[in-house]
Amino acid sequence: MPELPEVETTVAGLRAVLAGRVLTRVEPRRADLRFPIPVDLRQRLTGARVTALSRRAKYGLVETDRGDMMIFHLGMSGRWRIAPADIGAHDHLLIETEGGLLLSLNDPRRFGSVDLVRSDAWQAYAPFTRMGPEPLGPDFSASTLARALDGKTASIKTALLDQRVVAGLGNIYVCEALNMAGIAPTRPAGRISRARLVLLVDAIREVLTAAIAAGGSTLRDYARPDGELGYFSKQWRVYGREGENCACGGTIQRRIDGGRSTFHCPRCQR
DNA sequence: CTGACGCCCTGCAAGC
DNA sequence: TGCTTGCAGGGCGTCA
Repeated sequence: MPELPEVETTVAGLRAVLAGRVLTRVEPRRADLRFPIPVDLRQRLTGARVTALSRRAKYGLVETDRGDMMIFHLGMSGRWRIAPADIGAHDHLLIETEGGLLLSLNDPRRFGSVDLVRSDAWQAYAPFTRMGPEPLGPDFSASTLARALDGKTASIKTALLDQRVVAGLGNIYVCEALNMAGIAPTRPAGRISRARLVLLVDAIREVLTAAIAAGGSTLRDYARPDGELGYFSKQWRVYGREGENCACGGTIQRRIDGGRSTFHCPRCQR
């Protein structure tokens, strides 16, 4: 499922085909995603030129020369298909560029979303207003993390999934980072030593960077926009590896926290 | 404010 | 073979 590295990879793929191009056709085919695609999306984007693409947390941002910004979220199963061979029931938004290249936002589960804001006010977009720092940015450090976790009694696993603490992590990379840092997922978030937070920040940065370099993970229905699969899933240390050996020699276990699977090694994560 | 939980949706895999 | 069941989980709403 798309977490930060997958969105980063997706945006890079889209940038290659959209940056500087005029959108000649914008066609929502099914508007009822997580929330409705804005009714004026077609009118506002058709004929506009894409000026920049970027990412905030798990959201992709597409700016145009009309001062509009399309903001998309891939939810659980969303992906952009480039030059799809066929259009099916799950292709919810079609975009064609000058030159005739067709793109499709495909999302079987429809947990994703597409929205439109003014570029100069994108930071006021509701999902962004209380969001924590980018984990790969300069505002994420052991100090800022300590402040965000101060007094929290919830587990560190739960806390790291809270986008207000740090933005863009999902279940996979939280499990991976906690294993890399040697921290038990059940440990109360507010009771982690500064030394271990330093390790955790490093682990988060390292796992995200490695995943981006590998082109993101592949889990069932995720694929890069160009159709190539991401290979980071082969590098998972604990995620999806219940019963297998951890690098430390321990046995990886799976538990449920807040209804979500947590993979960890009780031997080296304490 | 916090934490716990349910819900949205569909495809896939396991089990009977 | 064909059915049912459970699972995947991001983000948001509700509730105590």
